[in-house]
Amino acid sequence: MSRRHVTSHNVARRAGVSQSVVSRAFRPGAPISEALREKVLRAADELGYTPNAFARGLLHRRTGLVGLAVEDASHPLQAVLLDRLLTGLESLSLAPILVAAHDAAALSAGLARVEAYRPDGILVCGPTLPPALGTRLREDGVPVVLLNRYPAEPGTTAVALTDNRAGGEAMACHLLALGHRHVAIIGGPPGAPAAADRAAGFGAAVRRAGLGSPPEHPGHYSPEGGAAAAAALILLRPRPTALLCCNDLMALGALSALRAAGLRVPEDVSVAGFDGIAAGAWSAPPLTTMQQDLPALVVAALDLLVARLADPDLPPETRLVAPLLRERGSTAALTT
Amino acid sequence: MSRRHVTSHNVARRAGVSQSVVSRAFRPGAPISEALREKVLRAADELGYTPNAFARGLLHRRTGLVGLAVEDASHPLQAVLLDRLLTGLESLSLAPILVAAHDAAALSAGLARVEAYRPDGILVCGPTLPPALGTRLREDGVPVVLLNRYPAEPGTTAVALTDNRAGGEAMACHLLALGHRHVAIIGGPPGAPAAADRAAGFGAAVRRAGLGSPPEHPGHYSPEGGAAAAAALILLRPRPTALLCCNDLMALGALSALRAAGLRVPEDVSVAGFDGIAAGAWSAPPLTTMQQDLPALVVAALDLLVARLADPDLPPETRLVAPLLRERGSTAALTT
DNA sequence: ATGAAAGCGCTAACAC
DNA sequence: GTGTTAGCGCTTTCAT
Repeated sequence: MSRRHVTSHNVARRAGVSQSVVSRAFRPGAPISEALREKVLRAADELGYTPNAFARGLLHRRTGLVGLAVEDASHPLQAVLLDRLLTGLESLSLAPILVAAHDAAALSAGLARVEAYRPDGILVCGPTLPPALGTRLREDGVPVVLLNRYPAEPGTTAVALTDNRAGGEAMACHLLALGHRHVAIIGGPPGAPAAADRAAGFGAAVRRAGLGSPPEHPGHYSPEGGAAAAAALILLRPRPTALLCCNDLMALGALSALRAAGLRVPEDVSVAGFDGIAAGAWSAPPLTTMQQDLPALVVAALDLLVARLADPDLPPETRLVAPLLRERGSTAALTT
Repeated sequence: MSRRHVTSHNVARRAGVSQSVVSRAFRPGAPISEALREKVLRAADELGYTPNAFARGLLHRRTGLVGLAVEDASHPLQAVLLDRLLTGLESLSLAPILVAAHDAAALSAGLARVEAYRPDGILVCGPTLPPALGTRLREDGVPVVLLNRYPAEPGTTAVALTDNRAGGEAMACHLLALGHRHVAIIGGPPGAPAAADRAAGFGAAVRRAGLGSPPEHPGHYSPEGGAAAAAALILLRPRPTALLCCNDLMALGALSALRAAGLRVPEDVSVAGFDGIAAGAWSAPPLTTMQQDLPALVVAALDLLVARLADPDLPPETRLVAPLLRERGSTAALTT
């Protein structure tokens, strides 16, 4: 018999005990003598017995499963997040069922499908949760935690988020400290709240320095978009001496566009990114960036999750995680 | 009552039918009148009923779950593979339980934990399956498919693999056709069979052209390793005019090292990578590479899996997927 | 401390 | 075509 069909009955017979004793042998702290437990565990081991989580899940309200919705596992940031999340969940004895959620419709459909497995909780690193879905999950008492995603309506869901606004401000301070006075922003796609917050923080700090609102050009979060935006922004007069890109991918694109335009980075133009993706370390020059603290983000999200696993009625909470400035070669002091 | 605790009994009562009718309403092709099915589905919808996969899994031998072991979800290639796999599995109505498998021990431990959920099959994009584990899974009748991983013992497990040797040969042909006569290899970590096959294919093609065995230097699959290897190889006399790197990460590192050494790419040295990671398209110059056909790899692996889901006794099979040459700016014809 | 028995939510014979 | 019934493998009272 294949060991996956070994039941507690088989183990019981082999150990010469009743089936309930087998069950108890696997629950720490259950009323059972050490001698019997020893005997049962040995028999179980010999037969290759693994308790069936499906039978167990039918009885308990706990399945040990969490739904993990990801928008795009191939994105460099999400990939790192996912990897960390995996080991974190493992140490919590939670098994993630992955849900591809390229858009809100896929999210809804995917979560509906995992609902059959009665996950103990749901982690979303994907598209914004449609409000109706969020409400339903809340009514059902399923804890939901957003990871680096803005809730549709602030204050309705637990969320761990990079402090994008503070990151934008800190990057502005870095560039201003280097002496830059003409700075411009390459923004994200319209409607992306993270990019908007980054740009807002940046703009606020620049205005505070008495330099007016920095010009902004959308770059759609892609290297191509960043390249196009950079090409457009360097036509401004006076020409910006520093570019804040709302993510690293666009900054990488901007680097190529500037080189193509015959401008040197950082001598002629400083370029700063946001995110801290690995590719930024290998570019020429290496990218100065506001690195998201992914480990801290994962810790915060899992913290939020376990708290709600224990008490589903905990109120929504937002945990902001500060990003870290990584100074590399793409920004330098203004020389004139 | 939270909709996750709605049972088929509740639906039955509301629809005024027996519980088995509810069960039938959810199985297509079951003996039930259209009228009743309508009524049941409406009642189910009103109550927010989702059949409990745990109860279902207890009866059937099918759980709809597959174990998906990944070595490093943050690696650019694995991340893309994972993303494609997700949508592929979704269309097969299979839900992946992810297992972090940074090494063989983690793989064993992780798979042992998912065994409780009785996955229908297991996909491994992780470390080489320890032979003992492989044997056990085979005895248990659990289909295992390796995705871009070499089996510990060839011919024991179903596997979908990039044709690394053919890729190495094809890249050699590309460089030879450009007129290069002094080529060198930046190899992977010792013991990595994929890198060995790439280097072997490359070397074979070079020898066939009557140029002797190309010199090789290990680069450990990292940008830093690639940089160090490139720095060492350009000291050779005659200096190599082309470098084949056994992966793109090392090629990216080589690019920086060559630039640092005052050599131009591709004018002085051509550099070729292997893998086709996204970052290769943004580098300066963009990287010529042997791109793994990830979509085809995923299709092959899922094909292998579904066949074994239907018949677990299918013999092991190896599906080689040819990589594709992506000519970009880092390789050029030799000019003397 | 141990065993017997009920039942979690569902499917699949089996009667009607 | 529909309802009834017997479990799937486990946990958990409840007796003993």
